[in-house]
Amino acid sequence: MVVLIDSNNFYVSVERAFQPYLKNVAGCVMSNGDGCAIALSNEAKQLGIKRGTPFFELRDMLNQGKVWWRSSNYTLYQDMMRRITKIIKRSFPDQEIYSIDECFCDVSGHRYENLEDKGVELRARILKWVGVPVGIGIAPNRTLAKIANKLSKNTETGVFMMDTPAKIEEGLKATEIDDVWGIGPRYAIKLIQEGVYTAWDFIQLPEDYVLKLMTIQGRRTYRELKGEKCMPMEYDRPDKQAIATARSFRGFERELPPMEEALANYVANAALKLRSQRSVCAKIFVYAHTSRFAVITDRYSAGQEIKLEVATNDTALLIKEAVRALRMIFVKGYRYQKVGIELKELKPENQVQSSLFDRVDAGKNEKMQKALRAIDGMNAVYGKDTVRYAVMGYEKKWFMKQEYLSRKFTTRLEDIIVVKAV
DNA sequence: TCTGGGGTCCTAGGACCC
DNA sequence: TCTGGGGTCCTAGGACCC
Repeated sequence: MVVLIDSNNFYVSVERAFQPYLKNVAGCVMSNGDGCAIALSNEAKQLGIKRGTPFFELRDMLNQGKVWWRSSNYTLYQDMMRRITKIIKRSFPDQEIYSIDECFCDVSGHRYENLEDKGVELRARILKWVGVPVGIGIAPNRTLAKIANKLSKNTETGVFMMDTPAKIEEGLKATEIDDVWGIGPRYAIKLIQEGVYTAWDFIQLPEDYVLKLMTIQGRRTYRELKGEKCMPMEYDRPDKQAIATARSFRGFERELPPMEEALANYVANAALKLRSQRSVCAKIFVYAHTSRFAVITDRYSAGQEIKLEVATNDTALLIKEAVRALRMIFVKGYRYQKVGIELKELKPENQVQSSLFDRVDAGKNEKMQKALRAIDGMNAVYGKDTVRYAVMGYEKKWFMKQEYLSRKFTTRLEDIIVVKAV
């Protein structure tokens, strides 16, 4: 059996854990840049607010005090998840942290007297120790555990176990096709056109038909819904194959220099992630575009890929190439909304192949690696960007809005003291 | 005025090889 | 009339996830 622990409205629940006066009142957490709502409390859902609703459409409700809101605070959410997984591990040691608010546990290697009771106990402990409510789904595989988890939110205990064919059938019949894990909006439309409304309808289709319509990933979902176990646990997260950083500007940018400054910051951010998994990248992709809601004649979108002569994780080299790429695609006259960088073709740094015509001499490269390690070390101690490249700028006028950011209650010393004092 | 960000996997089709 | 066959690698784009 597989156990899935998934937090309810996670970001909202975390904000409430530290600001109890937000409980029982409709509220939401905004996307980066405070652009739209990405997490909603149940009360907010009842008011008809949807995930993705833009901020300006909510303004009236916010002004009337009907709904509270916070900027997203990922540092805080990540740390809270770290605490939750630690607690889970005491109950179910074989865990895979799947996302910022979900954790799969494989319990097939263990014998438990009563798995459902064990789940109820775990749920209570997380609520008591961390203050975040979770739902727990238990089923023979991941896809079914997802369904059980969803159904757990309507039970009194917050735990739902699908361990018999009858319970599975009941669960599948209660699950609309677009709520099935692995079936996104595109396939859902196609399936509904075929008269497939629920997960149960879906598994009545012939397998060949599913394969043709939805490729092998669709077939995997199909087989899992039928009870087969097709997705192995991934206990150790593999290294990333691509690293991307992009943000919308605070307003719009029309000129190249501030866009270069923003891009340099994103590159530095991505390069740091690259080094932290001890990788180098062989290719970069830089893109810039206007708002997709602009009238069509004011819309522009372009990207430029650059293949690097030698794979690297040196921030300075990457910034130089990224800025070069941006200058190739920049066209004056548009109101740019976003610029971004993707680092691609990653490989371990000890497998770098030097170019036959390498212009970077090895000694210099070794020195640069030492310098980068020193910079990363200083920034880890004294704060992000304490030591930085001049092109990254100081004022950051383009930096995204975070008008109502909660404090980093658990990770910043002064905030921890404030909480204790309260 | 204003609409998020960061990933993965799969497939079709083109380029190229012998 | 009819114009080989078998394979690999790469990439763009589409689908999905949170």
